[in-house]
Amino acid sequence: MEASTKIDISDCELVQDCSSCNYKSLLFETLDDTYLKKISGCKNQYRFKKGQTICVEGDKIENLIYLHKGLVKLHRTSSSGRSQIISISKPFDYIGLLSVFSNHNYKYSLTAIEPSSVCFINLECIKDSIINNGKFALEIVEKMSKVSDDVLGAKFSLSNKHLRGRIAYILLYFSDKIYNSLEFNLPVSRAEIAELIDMRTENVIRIMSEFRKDKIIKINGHIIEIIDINRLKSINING
Amino acid sequence: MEASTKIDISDCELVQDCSSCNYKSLLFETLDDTYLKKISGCKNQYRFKKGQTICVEGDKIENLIYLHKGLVKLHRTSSSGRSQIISISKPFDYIGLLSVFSNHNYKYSLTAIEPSSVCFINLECIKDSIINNGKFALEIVEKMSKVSDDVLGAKFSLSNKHLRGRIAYILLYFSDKIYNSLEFNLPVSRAEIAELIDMRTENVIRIMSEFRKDKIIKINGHIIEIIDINRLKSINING
DNA sequence: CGCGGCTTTGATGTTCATCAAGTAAAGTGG
DNA sequence: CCACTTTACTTGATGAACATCAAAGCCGCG
Repeated sequence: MEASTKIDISDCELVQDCSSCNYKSLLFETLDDTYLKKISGCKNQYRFKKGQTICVEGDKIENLIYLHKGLVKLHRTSSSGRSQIISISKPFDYIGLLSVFSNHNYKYSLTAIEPSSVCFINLECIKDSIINNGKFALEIVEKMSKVSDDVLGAKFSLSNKHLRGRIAYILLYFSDKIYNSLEFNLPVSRAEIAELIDMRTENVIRIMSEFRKDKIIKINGHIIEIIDINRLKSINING
Repeated sequence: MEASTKIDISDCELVQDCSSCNYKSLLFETLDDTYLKKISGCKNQYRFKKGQTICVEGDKIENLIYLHKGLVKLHRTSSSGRSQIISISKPFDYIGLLSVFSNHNYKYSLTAIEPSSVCFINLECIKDSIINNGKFALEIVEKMSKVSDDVLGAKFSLSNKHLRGRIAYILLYFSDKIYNSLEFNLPVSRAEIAELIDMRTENVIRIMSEFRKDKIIKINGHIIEIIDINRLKSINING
């Protein structure tokens, strides 16, 4: 019930100029120097602390948002007031690519769940590049296709699983896709996990405790260690 | 358990050439004559009867599929063997735009649920147009954004509803979005509705019967008439 | 120290899937 | 065109999965 923390630019530190950016390659590898320079001129990069809001559902879309570093959640509030997490994005995941080109206002909010470095590229500038640089356009199309594919695939996959399967899925997701390690520090609360995989906080806790008792994982606050990954995988598939 | 009916081109009648197409305007309005002629040279149009398969999950993607006339369902089979409908597309909905640019093979099948006229445009040809015609590229980007947005929005909306709300939603969907009429002929079976809104056939029937008893709708086989649209809307929102 | 947020566990109730069984409708072969 | 078979639809009874409610412990923070 807290007032949604509007983005406060003064809170965020501007970090670097575009030309020397080490991360440009992935999204902009097809842009030649002329266009890269142009993009460079219409972008800003900011740092966000954990918990800081990057943009809010309903805000006017003026930038393409690109994650350099950190971890963010894409989320929304349902009409009944329930908060839901659409996806978690890591660097190069092209957050916000989802509905940017078909809406004037954001349909989802974006909040940092780890300290993050975010690049705002003026949308008109991106559109200009799409129009004038065919290869870049094709690349954007391919990325968009992948993003929506992933989100939808995850949704469908989850809707077929029982609660145990969902917990297995999300633990494997963090281990595999985010941290590349069997031991990791959960960046989100139990309640947020619930919002992400469509269940209730109490059941997230309950089932994680079950997994702990069954010696599938170790839990120490937010630190999770996967002990028996094979059983977890099996639960993910068959649950 | 039937063998999936592979597309049989001989069954489908080739209808018309591209240049005289009345429907080109929506997707290809930004293409000048030169490109339109080029697209024209690498497309084919076919008719499909109700129930005929247009493409199957796993098939190699070689064309962009564009619906001129009719109604088709986009569907897949989950790993547990359960059939699910992703969405129903009407003309100009750009079916198949969903994962076409990020996969080599279809992730979903496409089946006509009403007699349909479908246009297959060679994908390489489309890609070529994206690269060489900026405005067309931007248009594709915008359409893709909209398609994925709609599907995702529907999924999230449905996952928040109880069964009564889902039935209300789908009845209003057919009435509003597909047929523009309070009375319409359901193009799908009860079982298919269940696959579309993630519930069981028995419950689809049960709740539709409830609505009939409550004088919200009239049912005559596949013919549905909405009598009390306000209550249906209220159930859609609050259910 | 005390307050609020996050976490945990138990008890209870609701929603929905499943099972079963029967009817209507639609296709199929003689 | 009728008997037969299959598929779609319908209704009721039961149980499982999960949400909800309640209450207590934990931990960091002012």
